[in-house]
Amino acid sequence: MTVAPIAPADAAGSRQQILETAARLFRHHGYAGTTLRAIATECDMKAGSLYYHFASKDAIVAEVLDIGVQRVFDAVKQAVATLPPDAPLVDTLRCAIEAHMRALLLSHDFTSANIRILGQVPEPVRDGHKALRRRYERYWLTLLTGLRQRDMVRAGNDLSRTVFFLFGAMNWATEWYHERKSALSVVASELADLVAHGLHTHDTLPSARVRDGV
Amino acid sequence: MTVAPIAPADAAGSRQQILETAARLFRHHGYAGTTLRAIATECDMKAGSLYYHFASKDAIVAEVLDIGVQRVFDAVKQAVATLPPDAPLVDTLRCAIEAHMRALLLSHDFTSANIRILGQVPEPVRDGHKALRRRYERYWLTLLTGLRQRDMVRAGNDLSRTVFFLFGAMNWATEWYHERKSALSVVASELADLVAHGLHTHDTLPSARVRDGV
DNA sequence: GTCTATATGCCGATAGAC
DNA sequence: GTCTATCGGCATATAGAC
Repeated sequence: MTVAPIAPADAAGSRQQILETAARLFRHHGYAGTTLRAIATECDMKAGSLYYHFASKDAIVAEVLDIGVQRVFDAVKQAVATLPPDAPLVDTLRCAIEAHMRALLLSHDFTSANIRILGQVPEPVRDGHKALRRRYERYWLTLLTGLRQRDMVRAGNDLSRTVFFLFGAMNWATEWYHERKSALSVVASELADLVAHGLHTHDTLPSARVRDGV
Repeated sequence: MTVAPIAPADAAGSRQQILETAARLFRHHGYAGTTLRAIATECDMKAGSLYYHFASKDAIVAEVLDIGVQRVFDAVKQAVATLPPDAPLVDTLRCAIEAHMRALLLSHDFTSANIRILGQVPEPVRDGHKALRRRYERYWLTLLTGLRQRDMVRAGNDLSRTVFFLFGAMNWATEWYHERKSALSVVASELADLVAHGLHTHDTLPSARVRDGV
């Protein structure tokens, strides 16, 4: 006789709910300020039950941190893959920036928790997470380096620093962006434009920046 | 007879030491993860003694938050005041950005603690701090608006968003800048240049900046 | 899978000696 | 100005019933 498949019960569902709740609480109350009791309560469970799904508080926070980077990383890779190989600088930037920011703000609790608490988490947890973060940073550096090799980016500046500036500008949006006020695509376009062309009134004219100083 | 002036004991000294220690611990362990016992121990005191200088943990964190913004604000105002009234865009940016970043990284524990824990602090504390933060944001907005009025900034983008982008790019430095690797003035110049002119190889054409790099 | 019950320990804050 | 002693409360984690 066939054995009826064992119901997965709701193991996967509970696990996911715990992670989402934990991310939201970590974001608002920090690592130490988020208690297993609070996570459990918001999942309609008791604190002890969490240990069926996770070995410890640190196992939960480690997974929350990884999700916060991985979702953004995946979204950007996928978006950039759709670009033609010779896409202009500003289009490439707009595409990557919008993908980053859309994933960032879509998984707000995970990404914001990541940014806020990474520096406050026990060292072993942070160390375990750093490799993923560094891979994502190197991905962007490779992207910009490729643009420079195709003469789309001027020389003279350190692109690893540019990546840091860009990450700061994008990630800070977790602290100020509210959907109601402006469309994400507009925000992303504006940042792409700023990074590509700067604030300066356009160099348009023949004489260019001559009158800058005068 | 003259009464000998009562020694200030070391009230002011202890107070300052408590604030500096608290800032460092808040930065690394978060709001909830920083205990009064830990602060006191690093000041060679006992936990109860802190209550001679501060009414509560929240009184300490409130002052740490304010210092983190006030020092940067003061430094930028002072630096900008030295500029000639018609200073070009890139010079103004370089001056303000460098002043912001220098103060930011000089008071590292206060500013970094501010950025990291503001979202995790009890609501009354956060609310009490927000006015100062907003004043500083408006100061930068006024700065950029003034530049636009003098036709140094092109139209078409929202300058309040530009301020957010810029704050993100600058403040993120608390997470990656290490003095050993590069001079702060170089970092600030590079960001000013990025914000003023962008990454794009220069609008190439006729004359002007034809080539930065070569 | 989730519960109850509990072990062990640290938390913020206060009172009062010195 | 700093100490000791202590209050009531809540933390993570474990053991074992259901």
